[in-house]
Amino acid sequence: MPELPEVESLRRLLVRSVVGRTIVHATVTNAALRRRVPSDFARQIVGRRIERLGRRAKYLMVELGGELTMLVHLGMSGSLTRRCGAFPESSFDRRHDHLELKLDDRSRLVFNDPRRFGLVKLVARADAASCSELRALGPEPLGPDFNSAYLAQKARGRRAAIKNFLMDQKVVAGIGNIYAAEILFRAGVRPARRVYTLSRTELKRIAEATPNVLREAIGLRGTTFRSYRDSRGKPGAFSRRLKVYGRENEPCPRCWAPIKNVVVGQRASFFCPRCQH
DNA sequence: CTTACATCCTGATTGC
DNA sequence: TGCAATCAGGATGTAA
Repeated sequence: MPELPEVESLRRLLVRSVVGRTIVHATVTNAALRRRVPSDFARQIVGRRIERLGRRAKYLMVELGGELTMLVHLGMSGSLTRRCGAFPESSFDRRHDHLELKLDDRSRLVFNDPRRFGLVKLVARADAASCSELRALGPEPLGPDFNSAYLAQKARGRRAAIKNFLMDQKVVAGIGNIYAAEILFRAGVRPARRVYTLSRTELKRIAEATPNVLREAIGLRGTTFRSYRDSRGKPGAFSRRLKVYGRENEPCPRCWAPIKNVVVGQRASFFCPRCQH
């Protein structure tokens, strides 16, 4: 489940190998993603140079020549891999390869997504920030606008559980189920706590834990849970650092109490019943 | 405005 | 063992 750290890791890995390359050919083998890939997609991007790779929330922004930006969202199960002669084709599961971009160094960028919750969309660069996917997003959790004062202001009058609140992309952009659980563990706050009941101290701990957890995960190239792989097809290393996510009944790394899993807002929510209040 | 919930999809897991 | 049912989950659209 790619969240901000996984997308940022992907961006950093691809920067070295694809920036400056030109797309010489594009193939759409399955256009039925979250939104249908338009029929002129290939024609729109062929011949353009990849000028810059950016990121907003969980969106990778591939800035192409001619003021065109390709937004890529990996959804639940998507991956973008660079494939070249160095790796045998048999090392990839090609069943769900939907898009393939051939570059001028004979490498290929392939978008693969079994569940097809992902999104690939072209938008004029000047309009990117105001497109329907990006315009309502809250601040970046690693940016200067995200802090406890901001959280407290957004939290006023909201009855939502803190975990749903952190996963609300309009509140803060880029956090999903895994990192919400880890942030709340480190902040010592239960996922089901309603946001308006949180003390200033608790909000402060959450605001501080958020960038700390995300930065640590980026440093380890993200989390692999089930199927996520980075752009070279390698698993991320943060998985082993997960303190609560996916660890139901395992001992809490801090106090040894068994980790619990409760459903909050229709999502599995792991927490330590002794450390989190 | 906020919140709740169904929907999309397929691989993995669980149940019989 | 094998097949069928269930679950997982990000974003979105609709309804309350």
